[in-house]
Amino acid sequence: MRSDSRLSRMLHVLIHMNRHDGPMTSDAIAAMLSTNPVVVRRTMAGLREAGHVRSEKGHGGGWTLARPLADITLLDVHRAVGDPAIFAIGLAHDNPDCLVEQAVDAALAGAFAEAEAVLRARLAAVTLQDLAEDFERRLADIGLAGPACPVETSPVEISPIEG
Amino acid sequence: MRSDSRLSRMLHVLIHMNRHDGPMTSDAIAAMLSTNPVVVRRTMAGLREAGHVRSEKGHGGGWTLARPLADITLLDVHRAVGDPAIFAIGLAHDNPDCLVEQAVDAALAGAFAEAEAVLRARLAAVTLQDLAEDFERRLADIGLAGPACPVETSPVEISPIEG
DNA sequence: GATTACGTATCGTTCGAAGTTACGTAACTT
DNA sequence: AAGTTACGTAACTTCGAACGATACGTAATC
Repeated sequence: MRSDSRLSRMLHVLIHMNRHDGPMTSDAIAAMLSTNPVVVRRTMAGLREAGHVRSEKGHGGGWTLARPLADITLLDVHRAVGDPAIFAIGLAHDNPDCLVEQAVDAALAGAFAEAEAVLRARLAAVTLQDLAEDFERRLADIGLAGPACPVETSPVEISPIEG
Repeated sequence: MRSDSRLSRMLHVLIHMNRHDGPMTSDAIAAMLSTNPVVVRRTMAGLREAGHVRSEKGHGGGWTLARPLADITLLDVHRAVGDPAIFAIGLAHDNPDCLVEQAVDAALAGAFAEAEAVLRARLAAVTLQDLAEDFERRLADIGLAGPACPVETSPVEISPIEG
């Protein structure tokens, strides 16, 4: 299976939105993610329903943060994108009446549940503000050499012909 | 993607093999898993390469355990089936030079690594013998009412016509 | 009214596990 | 030696979910 990158992508986007003045269009976000604006809208619809972002139509429209980064945990974002299954590995149900299968699946289910609890706890313990601060440290470490994101400023570069 | 059930299936099979006298054919195993003998051979090839089972061709051939269940952990089986990816969720690499993406992916990678370590530790702490004992408890709990596995005895039932 | 930008239905693409068919080989039976 | 059994494996199809892409509709602004 191709792995689900919605969580990673949305975290990326939300931090950029925080650094951005005014709404960001789906097209601009799509450029940052090397994808299609439809994918952006589809994925961010969940964030809007969860109240993390707002969207506005028409001129000057686009996506804006609806609350501070400090109020959004990584787990919040995971849930907002649909709370997708975490594991690529699952239980077999080939023979539900088989006590061997039941014993196996019980053991595996326990192991998966424990790992999932650890992951969720960790995602819940980190806010987007924490990630933004880590980003600022990384930016400081490389000096002022480059832009925050290579694509962040590109929409300006392809502005209408001047003069 | 359809979730990977190879680990669960192979654990199921190995415990049945332990209760079985003599080799088990791929066809018999396939019946237990409600699948195809080719899928069985394909998946069990890894177990053979890892030295957990042996296979024999020809009359009276089939699959046999190569070591006691107490010497095989759940993690051993996971590795034997190819050490497949555990998570359905992954990191985005849409913009590798972007420091925001780097900060996001570093945080997620850490969380995933921690959860994976927990899962692997737990899989390594349980042997197939432990599961077999859990199965025996389940069997005792329901009394002697039924067979260990509905399919376990079926090959006998379709034996050649007697007399 | 034209343009901008989101909303969404619909269809195609991708990727890996699983399912299936077909054929080859080794080992045992008669 | 021939036939049967059972594994080994290549090649193809199916399945499922994320992702990608096109098309069209609607709301808001210019």
